Amino acid sequence: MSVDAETALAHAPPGHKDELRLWLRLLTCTTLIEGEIRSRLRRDFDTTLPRFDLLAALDRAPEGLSLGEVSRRMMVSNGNVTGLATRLEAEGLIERRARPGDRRAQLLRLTAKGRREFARQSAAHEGWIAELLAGVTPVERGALFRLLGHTKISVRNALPPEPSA
Amino acid sequence: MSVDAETALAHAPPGHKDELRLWLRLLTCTTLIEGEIRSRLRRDFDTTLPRFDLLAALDRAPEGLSLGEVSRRMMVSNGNVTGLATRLEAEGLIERRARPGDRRAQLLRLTAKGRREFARQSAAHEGWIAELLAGVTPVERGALFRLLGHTKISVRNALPPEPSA
DNA sequence: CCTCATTCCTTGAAGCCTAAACTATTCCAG
DNA sequence: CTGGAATAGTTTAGGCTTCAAGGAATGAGG
Repeated sequence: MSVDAETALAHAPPGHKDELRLWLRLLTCTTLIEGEIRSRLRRDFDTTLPRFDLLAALDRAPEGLSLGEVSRRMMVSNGNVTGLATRLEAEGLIERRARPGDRRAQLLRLTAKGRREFARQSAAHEGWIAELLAGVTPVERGALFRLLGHTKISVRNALPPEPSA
Repeated sequence: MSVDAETALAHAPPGHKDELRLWLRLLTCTTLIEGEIRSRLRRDFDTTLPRFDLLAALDRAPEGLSLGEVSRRMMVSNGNVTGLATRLEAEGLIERRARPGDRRAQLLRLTAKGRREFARQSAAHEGWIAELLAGVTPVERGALFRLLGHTKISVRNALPPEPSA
């Protein structure tokens, strides 16, 4: 196809290598932190990140959430939430409750045990994150937070629009 | 100092809320981008991100990589790589080759078909990332890259030391 | 009333992922 | 040489995840 190796190299990437390197670094940071959090959740609480995330979502919504709402907040598929909720219900951490006036929907709520358990996990989790980010100064954290805000907007704008929201 | 709402807010959590918010935003950005990339890889190439990542690792190592090396570079378990390699080998994109002098190890290499296929996917992938990050200015990208470098170091320092490296 | 689109959830198939147990091979110290 | 530690990969059980197909209930028009 191409004339020689140099030509191929020169025109293949129109200069998008910077964005790629940024993305790879972003991914590495997230993967490192996430992996450590998963590992500690397993070690200290014998649980998983998705379970923790689901409990966290319910903890922020004392009135309860439908499976669909949980699915949107966690950014995972609805079928995924079904299985997750089934396991957490079996462990007695959450409960399914029919929503009055709509027999399709159900509300998920933390049980008392679930609230207790999440409080323990949540406190540890917060400490872990602080520990992992301890080497980043408050000023840097502020700058990162702001820049990641821009990044989020950039990505959202490039994404296909959601059905409703 | 004093006993008012401000004080209460200030001491209840030892001040780790900032780190937590930063982490959640970092996670959101990564999840958004990653989800879109997964979706496009499926739509345009009928493949997945782990497959793409494995091909990328092999593309950067023309001499081939052992399963263990791939496992370390992708930061996934070794058992995971076994299955991934099996599927990619079945599709004819990579090949297993015995390593001379060590009957335990094998080298994974891209086949000609694998190289062709990865080149197509890689070009598209690079464009997607550039598209998603188009709303972040070059200056901001530079700052982000640097700050994420600090973050990576901070996390690595807080992590349990690896066996070897 | 119907009917049809929509919403909420579940199921099933397939793939990704980990930890832990296991096999085979290599390396090393005695 | 030989026994045991270390290394390379595989396997297994269980959980996470998606997509696609489908069942049940709701709601809006005719």
